[in-house]
Amino acid sequence: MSRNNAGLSRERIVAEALRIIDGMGLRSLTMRRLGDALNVEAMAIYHHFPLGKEQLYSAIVEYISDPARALASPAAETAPEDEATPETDPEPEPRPWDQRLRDWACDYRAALLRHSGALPLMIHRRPDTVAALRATELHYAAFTEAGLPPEEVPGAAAALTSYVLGAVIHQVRSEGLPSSDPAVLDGRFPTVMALSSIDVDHDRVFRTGLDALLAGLTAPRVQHGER
Amino acid sequence: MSRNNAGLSRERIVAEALRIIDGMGLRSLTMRRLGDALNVEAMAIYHHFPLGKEQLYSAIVEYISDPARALASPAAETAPEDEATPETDPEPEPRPWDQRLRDWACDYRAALLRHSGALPLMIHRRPDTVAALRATELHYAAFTEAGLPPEEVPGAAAALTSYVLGAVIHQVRSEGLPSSDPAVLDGRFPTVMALSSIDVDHDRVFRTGLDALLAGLTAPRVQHGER
DNA sequence: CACCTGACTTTACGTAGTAAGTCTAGGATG
DNA sequence: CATCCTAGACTTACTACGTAAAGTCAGGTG
Repeated sequence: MSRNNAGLSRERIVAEALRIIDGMGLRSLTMRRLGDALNVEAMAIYHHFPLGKEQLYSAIVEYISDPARALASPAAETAPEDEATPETDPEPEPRPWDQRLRDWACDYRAALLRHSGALPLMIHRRPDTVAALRATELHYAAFTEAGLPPEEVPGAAAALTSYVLGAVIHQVRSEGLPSSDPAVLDGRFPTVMALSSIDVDHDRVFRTGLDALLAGLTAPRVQHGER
Repeated sequence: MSRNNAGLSRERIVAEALRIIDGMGLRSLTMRRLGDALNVEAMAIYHHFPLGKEQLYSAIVEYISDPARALASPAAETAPEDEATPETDPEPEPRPWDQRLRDWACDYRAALLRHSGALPLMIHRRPDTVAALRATELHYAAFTEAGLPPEEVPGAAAALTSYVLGAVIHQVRSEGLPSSDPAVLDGRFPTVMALSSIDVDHDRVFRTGLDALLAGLTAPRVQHGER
């Protein structure tokens, strides 16, 4: 490897950055550490992301927002098992609209959970990537197929996306470290105490809520007051 | 105000920190700037938050997670109008369970939207504050009153919280600055193009999705496949 | 009056992002 | 072959950040 070709690329940089984030947390992702991981000086990264760290952040968000990529490569948790499906499934037979939405939701959730350390980066970035548009297209087509009137489709898609992202964050929050002095569960919260023994299976809860939301979104509407 | 009593307090520090976050963004909240805003040296803050900035962050999250506080003080957007309700409403007549949930959701959403710059701080902090427990108590009681079997109550509450937080983030994301090179809306996304003229009223969309979710959560359940 | 304590300040250090400059290899040009 | 150019990688240097440690100082207490 000659001096000035370390084989850097955006893809490789983002993958390495995500490995650092997943392993040590977002705060630990520094240009110097990233450079070290890539066997390169920190400033070399600026050649591929001339706008600096913010641009790198955006690339990371774009990466994890695309389940196809985020679920494929960067987690070598288990040894690469030989897949039952040999390669690209030749003819993905058309699934019903609700199954397509459920599948998307599960994939997106898995991608976000896998890289939950990068979640704070998503909040203030507009989802105007190709992956985001692909997801919206899937949502709109499915809800249209479900029989929603056009003017209700974008709202339904927004609700679905909101729920999935919110569920991921809810899970991540609940699994976070306890704060320095957590509030005590005492008599002020009788119902919580009564139900505190029920343990949560995040996967199950997610799917139940998802079913409820989809059912509510595609059922005949009831008007409610303005509050 | 003598030299060594600038009248600092956790409350005042957090309020000022939130003003900085709301006005200039989370990245701009530095100890020095916060000290300046409080007419104090940066290190003075460490007297009230000895564990440093992380502890300050936690206090900020606790603050905005309590709609009663977050919606009250720190936004002097409009001049303080004389309220129609004179003081603490003397006897808050009991509202039906669904109205209580809807009211909570709207208040929580408003609090988060008002301080959306602080949202990234929430993601990895466990919601174990008094305000969070109060909210959970409200949820559990309401869903129990709605007739949900006890084992489904925590899941329903989680779904509701997920939706509200997700909806706020969805809105904030959609209002963020466009990325450096946004994806083009071309023929690959026909349904999106067809519906792109529909403009979104975030408040309305939020309430519609909320109604759908509540309806789905409290309606008789239908089992779906494992995906 | 001496002393203490709590509230803020001063000084200083290590690390962060990154602007600006330097260096090297390899191709283009004469 | 000698020279120059350029893109990419590396170095230096600057500013700003979080915060440890020590200092300062008013007001209360004995």
